[in-house]
Parts: sequence; structure tokens; C-alpha cells
Amino acid sequence: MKIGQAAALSGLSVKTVRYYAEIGLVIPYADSQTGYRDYSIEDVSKLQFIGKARRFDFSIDECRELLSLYQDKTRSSSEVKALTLEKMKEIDGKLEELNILKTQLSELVDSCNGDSRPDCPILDALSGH
Amino acid sequence: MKIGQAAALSGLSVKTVRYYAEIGLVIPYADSQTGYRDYSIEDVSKLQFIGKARRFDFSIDECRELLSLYQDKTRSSSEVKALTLEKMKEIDGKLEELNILKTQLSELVDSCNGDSRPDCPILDALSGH
DNA sequence: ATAAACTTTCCACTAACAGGAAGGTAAAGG
DNA sequence: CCTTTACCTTCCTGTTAGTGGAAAGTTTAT
Repeated sequence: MKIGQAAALSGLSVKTVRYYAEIGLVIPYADSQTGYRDYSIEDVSKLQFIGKARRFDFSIDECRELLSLYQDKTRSSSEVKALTLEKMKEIDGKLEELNILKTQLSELVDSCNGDSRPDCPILDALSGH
Repeated sequence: MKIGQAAALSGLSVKTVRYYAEIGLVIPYADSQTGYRDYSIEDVSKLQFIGKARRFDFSIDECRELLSLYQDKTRSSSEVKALTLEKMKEIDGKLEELNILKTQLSELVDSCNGDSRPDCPILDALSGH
């Protein structure tokens, strides 16, 4: 099938699918006559797989790794689990950071009455004292 | 003072400070003889201000906006508060997304025994069924 | 036959810097 | 005074994961 259909079936944009071909993530058959990319059902499965992994915040390189594990029938599940656990740790770190930020910002917002006067504790806090 | 000291005092890297000059965020005096950038105390204050705002997750463009409010003595605090509230909303959105991700990943991890066998529910989930 | 829809490659752009090369300048030590 | 070291300059490239657009070729529908 052509790239448009592959994109539609995998829920990705045509541009993205083309990009994945370019970086060697999912390489379709190349029709030498028209120059059109020709995607198989297998290719679409891979694209779907990548789409989900990306939504799970895996990077392209991690997707590449997962994909090779996915295709390796002799893989051990421990490798996949380790990768996933690491990703969770990353997410935990981000969560913590964001929570701290949120607390600090809400303190600033609470202290500012937000009226038409120039007096603003938020800017004061940003400028230090 | 020269860029190195300005960077040290503001807690930013020299590269970053030079970049801020390049994009017109903090433009120092240019010594025409040596070509060296010459930072004033005022400039350093701005750099510190930007550094803090960046740590609060404000983008460069938002920093530009905050900086002009900061310098505008006739500003109203409502503008600053609105900008900050929007930033908080953004952070809330990210928090929610990450929490969902974490939940889903932890479910995957829990279902995977992570041994040396190829059987892996994580990959199964990624590949759909 | 022609128009619409689809495809191709190529180039530029995004955010916010970091790394490094090549070369000029300044401050400190001997 | 000379040299070394530290600092400064510009310029170019690379990062992440694509998106947007132009110009041109192809396929499908009318």
C-alpha cells in the first residue's frame, strides 16, 4: 500500500512515516518505477507499535531498541522490563520537578492580587531582593 | 564587566549569556576596540531574572514578555498574574499526562515477570492484538 | 483530456542552547 | 619583557522529532 494508507492505518502523519523511513526505523519496499514507497501489513504493524511507544514517551532511539526486541523471538523479557522501569524513573523525576514548580508558582500567584496597580510580588520574587 | 563574570554572577553559562545577547534578550555594551561584550550590573540583574524565570519553566519568549513588564514601571500586576496562571495550567496539564503514563507503564511492568524467557506482556501491549 | 488527489525530493524551520575550531586579547608569573 | 594561561571573539555543526512548503512527477476520477 502507499504511504497515505499506511499513515492512516497507523495513526501517524504522512510526514512522520516518511521521516521514519528516512532514519531507517521502518523501511518500506521502494517501487523503482514510480519511486513510491510501498508499505506491507508488517510495516504498518511496526508503525503502530512505534506510535504507541512514542505515546508512552519512549524516544526514537528507545523505539528502535524496543522494535528490535519486538522482532527478536529469542529475546528475554527482562531487557524490556528494564527499559520500561528506567522510563518510569525518568517520569517520576519529571513529576517531582513539576510538582515543586507548581507549588512555587502557586505561592507566587497567591501573593499577587493581580489588580491594575504596578506592585507585583511575582516580579519581585523573580528579580530577587 | 566581561561575559565570564556576568555569567558567574547570574548562574548561567557563558554560552547561554552570549546566546541571550544574540537573540536580543540582554544586549550588553560592545567594546569597539576589543570586541568584548561589557555587562553592567543592570544587565546582570536581567540575566538573574531570566535565569529564575527559566527555572520556573517560562519560555524565552515569555521571559521576554516578563522582562518588559519588569522594566515597565506603569505595568499592572494583573498581566503578570495572568501569565503565571497560564503557566500553572500548562504544568497541570503536563502533570496529568505524566501521571496517566506512569499508571499505564506500571501496569505493564507489573504484568511482566522480567525473566529470561521471550514472553513479554509489555511488547504484547505495544503491538496491540 | 483534464482536474483533483496523491506522491516524490529538497530545503528551511522549530527551542534553547552545547561543543568545538581558529584566532585575538588580557592578566599573571618569571 | 616575554611567555603561559585564561579568557574572549565569531562561525559552524549538532541536538529532538518532526512540520511546513515548494516544485515536480503520478494516479485516479470525472
